[in-house]
Amino acid sequence: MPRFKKTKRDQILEETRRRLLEAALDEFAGQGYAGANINRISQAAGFAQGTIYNYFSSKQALFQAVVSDIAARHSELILQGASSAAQPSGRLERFFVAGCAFAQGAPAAARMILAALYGSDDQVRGFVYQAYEPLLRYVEQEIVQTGLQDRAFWPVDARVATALNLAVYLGACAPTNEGKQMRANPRLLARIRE
Amino acid sequence: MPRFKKTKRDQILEETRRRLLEAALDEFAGQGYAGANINRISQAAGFAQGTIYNYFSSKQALFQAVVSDIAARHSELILQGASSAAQPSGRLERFFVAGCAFAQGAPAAARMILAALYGSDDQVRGFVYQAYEPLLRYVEQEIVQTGLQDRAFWPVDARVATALNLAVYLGACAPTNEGKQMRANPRLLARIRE
Amino acid sequence: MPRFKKTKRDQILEETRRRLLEAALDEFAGQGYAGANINRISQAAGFAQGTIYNYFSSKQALFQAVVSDIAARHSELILQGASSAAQPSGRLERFFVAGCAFAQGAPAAARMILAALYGSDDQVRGFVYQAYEPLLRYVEQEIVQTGLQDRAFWPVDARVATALNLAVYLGACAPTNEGKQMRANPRLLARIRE
Amino acid sequence: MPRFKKTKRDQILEETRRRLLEAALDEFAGQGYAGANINRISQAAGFAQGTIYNYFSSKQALFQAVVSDIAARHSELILQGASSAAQPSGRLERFFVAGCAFAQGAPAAARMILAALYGSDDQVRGFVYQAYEPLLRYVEQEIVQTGLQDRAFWPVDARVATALNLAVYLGACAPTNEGKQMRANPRLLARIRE
DNA sequence: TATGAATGAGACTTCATTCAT
DNA sequence: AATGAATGAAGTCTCATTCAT
Repeated sequence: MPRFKKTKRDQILEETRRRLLEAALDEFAGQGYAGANINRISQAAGFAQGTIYNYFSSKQALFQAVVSDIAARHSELILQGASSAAQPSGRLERFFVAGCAFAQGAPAAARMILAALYGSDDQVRGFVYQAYEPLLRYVEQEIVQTGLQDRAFWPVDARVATALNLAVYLGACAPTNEGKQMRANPRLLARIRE
Repeated sequence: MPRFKKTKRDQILEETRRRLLEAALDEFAGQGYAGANINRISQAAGFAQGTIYNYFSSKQALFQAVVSDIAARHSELILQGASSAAQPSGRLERFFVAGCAFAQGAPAAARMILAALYGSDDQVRGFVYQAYEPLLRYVEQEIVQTGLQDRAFWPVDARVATALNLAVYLGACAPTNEGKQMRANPRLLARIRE
Repeated sequence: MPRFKKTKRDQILEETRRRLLEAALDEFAGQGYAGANINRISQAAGFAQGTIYNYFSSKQALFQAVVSDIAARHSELILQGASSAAQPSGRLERFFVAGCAFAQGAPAAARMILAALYGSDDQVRGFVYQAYEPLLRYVEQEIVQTGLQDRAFWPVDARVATALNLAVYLGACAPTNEGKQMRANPRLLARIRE
Repeated sequence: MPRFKKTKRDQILEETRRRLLEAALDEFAGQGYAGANINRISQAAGFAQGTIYNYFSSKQALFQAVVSDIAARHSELILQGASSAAQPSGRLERFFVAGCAFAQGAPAAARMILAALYGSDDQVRGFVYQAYEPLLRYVEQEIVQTGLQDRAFWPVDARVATALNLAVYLGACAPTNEGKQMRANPRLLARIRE
């Protein structure tokens, strides 16, 4: 019984945490880290101001949690896609397809990550790099390096290749200024996916 | 004599304005628009808090001035480089070379522009688009469109081509997280220029 | 029980709001709108700087709230007094008596309203006119106009009569410069009430 | 020659001072004491920011000078008018007529004095009382007191009579809220003058 | 556990005043 | 005498955070 009760409580806690993270993602994506408002997040999630501090100890910790959450889901999706191909070239292709799928399926998350990566706040950028560390390592080792060994890719510097791939990938998510809402560039995405 | 006097005063004004713009660029590049501190800028330039308001009416106006300043110098450099080639393909090459030269010569400016473009503040992004409008038009019309007409480039959508070019170009300026300072990726730059 | 709890919270809110409004009245009456200091108000009410912004969105909104509050109590008192007489002349007399009673009972309020009316800030004056609109309409229609119809008053222009009445009434509240505190003129009040 | 030169310089000084006082009156009448902007005054007079400090040592001193200037001209006009009648009742009538003439001829001055008198700044009000001291004394002694001795007026308290007179007089200058510009009430003025 | 009133440091901005020219 | 760039104290307002309930 105490076990069961505790499980129920955990469900509530988890549900609350999830709602807070969702609201936080929207806020961070829409206002940036500096412009985000903690109280607004808690209220957008349907709670009072203070509630969020029962789950995250500070604005920074909340941001880290949001980024970790995104990175985990993002990485899982991409790794799942890329790993389903045996060859580096196939992996690269599926890497892009999966990446674009994520960018379309979770545009707010994509925007937030990009803004953090290109933003000026070192700490914020560090959180993203940290959270994406496993994915970056996979791309470099399992796609680029292996592809080079297999002679499927040209022998350019591994980091350069990684960076260029990311550049194109990120370019596909670049915000345009048409319409008020920043959004992924659909024509680019279509071209890449084709 | 009145001419001389006026010139002297104008020199002071111009010099002060220049120092303020420089300090503002450093601050905006380092802290982002929202995180930038007006008082810190004025003091970093060697003046008291209020002085900056004798030159710029608000934080926003200051930011616009900084962006316009950068865009003017950036565009001039690039147009100068690109225009020296007669063919679209040559123009494209020199466009990249000139762009990378700017990114290396003015890393803070490049960081600031990127952060603004990928950031979440619509107004801030709008300022950049506005300031870079002439350059974007040149790239699309004089390089991409002309190249398509000359059959030098493949017949992909003009906007897509523009976007992809920019993506690669911007990718070359992508911040890495090695060292505290965000900076252009030297290996990428070298590869592109080679 | 939820009712009681809600009542308790509301009581706190109401009490805080009341204390803030009182402190604001003192400050506005003593320093004028432009000279009033928001932080001083909040602290005079026993709170920290920011607390007042949990209740009023801006200095202007706070001022409007104070004026509305005064106008409501002022108008109620006067209308109650004036309406108890059937004839215009009786109403006029009681109007003055009630008005003077208010000026004596709430000297700070009277001072604030007068200063706003005679001050140079159009917006500030507009707030007062707006809040006193119902009372002004009552005086013109139920006292002046009716009195003219009944031949109880001379047939002077209705607006002139209203204005003169107000002039005398306001004159009774005119500040003298004896003592540091501006206050209603007791001798005048006595004469009028007699 | 030095005498003449000095006189010429004095003329310039006087002219500059006059222009500054005029601009200051407009500003004080339009914005109130607290809202007035010293730099704006100097520039409205056609000078640079700092010039006004060559003539007036502070904002307060400037205000005092403006009030003294007005009070002198106002008092002279009224005393001239009132003194031309031998009897208290005639003097009272001409006092009102002259006062209204002043209010119409110098509406900005009238507004400024009223706003200062009814405003909340004790110091500001003190300046006005001080400057008008001679006129107030004349009204009380030469009109009210004399009229009482002559049995031309009822034997009410001298101060009360003074205050009431002022009330009616000031009422004639009361700002209405029709139109954006605050201005003397023309119907009232016509009625009084008639 | 959730609440939300309260806090107070810190941001942007204004403007009376100074002083070297 | 006039200038106007520079100053910096002070004001309004925001918001991350706390804590008693």
